[in-house]
Amino acid sequence: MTDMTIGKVADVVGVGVETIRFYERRKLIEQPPRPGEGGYRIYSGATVRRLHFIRRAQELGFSLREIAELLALRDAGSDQAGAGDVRQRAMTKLHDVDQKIDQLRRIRQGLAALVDRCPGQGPLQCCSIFDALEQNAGPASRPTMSEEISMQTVRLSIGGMHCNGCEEIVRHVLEQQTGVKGCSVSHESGEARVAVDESRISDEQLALAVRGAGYSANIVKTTE
Amino acid sequence: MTDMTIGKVADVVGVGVETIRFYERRKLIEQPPRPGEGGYRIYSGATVRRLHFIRRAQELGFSLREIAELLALRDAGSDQAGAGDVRQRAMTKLHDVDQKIDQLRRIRQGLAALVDRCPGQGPLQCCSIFDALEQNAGPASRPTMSEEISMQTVRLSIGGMHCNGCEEIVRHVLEQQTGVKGCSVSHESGEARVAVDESRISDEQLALAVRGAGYSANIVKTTE
DNA sequence: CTTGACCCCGTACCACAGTACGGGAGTTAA
DNA sequence: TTAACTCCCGTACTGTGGTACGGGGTCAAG
Repeated sequence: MTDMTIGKVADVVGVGVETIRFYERRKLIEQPPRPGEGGYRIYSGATVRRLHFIRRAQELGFSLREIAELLALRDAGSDQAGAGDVRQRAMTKLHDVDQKIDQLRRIRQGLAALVDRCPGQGPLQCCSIFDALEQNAGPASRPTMSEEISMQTVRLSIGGMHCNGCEEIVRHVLEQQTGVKGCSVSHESGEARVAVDESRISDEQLALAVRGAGYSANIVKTTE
Repeated sequence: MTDMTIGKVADVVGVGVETIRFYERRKLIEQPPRPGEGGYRIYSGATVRRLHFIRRAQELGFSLREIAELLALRDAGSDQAGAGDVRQRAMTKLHDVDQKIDQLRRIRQGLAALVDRCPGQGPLQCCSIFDALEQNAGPASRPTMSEEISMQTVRLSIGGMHCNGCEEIVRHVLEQQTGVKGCSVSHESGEARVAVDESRISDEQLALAVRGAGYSANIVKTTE
């Protein structure tokens, strides 16, 4: 049995000592046994695992409140609550994350449009950003107006992707391109689907961008 | 039309009355002229535009602090600061947003993997989500009474991990080593924390094991 | 000139996830 | 035994963007 004091536990789990005591106050973990009266907390492996659980769940975007619920579920035993409940929570969270991503993408578009229009030099009067921000209907409030006009989906066959990290890199590169509204990349199928305004960038330019990141890329097909 | 009290301005801009007074406290806007002593605030069109500016910039992800800087830039006149400065800020923000999106995507991947593996029914014991969340604790932190006398935490800085798969590989390699009780590996931080009995294996041997798997590894620090 | 809507101000409070501080007590290696 | 280290506890504070409250003052219509 691992008999650790709070400092060692903090070290192993990768959090601060105060943080562990904070979790105790928040009832995420129990106060561990202490010898006599006023001795140091002695932590068991179970508590260390519990703390790992908390960290992992946090990394997945669960709040401490939600984590407390998950832990309570587990503590209660599995008589009523089953795997389905937990799965449901994970899916709800997945949906939340999707929404956040969408919103950030909209923000990204607005910012990109602003940067696009700004001359990048000269006096402030020439900076279109201020004008844009003062208008009642800024770029962020109508993100789809211009995009809806000419949207196409481009399929790229991409070679050299071996893991999710590669996937991310390719997606990132594609989304940086002018006119790209979104894309999905899979290293399993070796394919990327790009939603793009073809009046602003050509398919070949997309492929070039991907090749610039060190992968092979070929245009598969264009859908209206 | 330009002579509005705070309530009307709030209405037009789409914020609360308290919010406007809050912006005043934060020096984002000046207190508008008030007739006599203790009369109502009378807002001009300029202030209304300024408030619009604040809202738009907020929608683009600028914090109030950053907005204050942008406004100060504008107020100062354009003698020194030009469009380039503003553009630079927008681009920095764009980069921030990109990073946030990337991180959320990583979270999304983790969640999706969890949901994928969960049966979605049956008792909690069958739910792989809990296991997955605890997995960093490793096999050795199970309450095995037998071993455990001298425990240390070794930090390794690891290069070359790009995805969760890499993480798994490194974790696996480390956990195979003699004397390793548990470890947590993160490809994000490029770091591994290993709980290890140093009387049974040296830090350098751990690093060697990781290197044998095709990653770079350096000892960061040894605790106790 | 009263009534009711609106506005004034200061202060306190919300969520979120911790971090900091200070004085004292427990623990351990030399 | 003594110094050095770690941990104890309660309280207060961080930053972010506001909301809420309460006891008053102002303003325009009837």
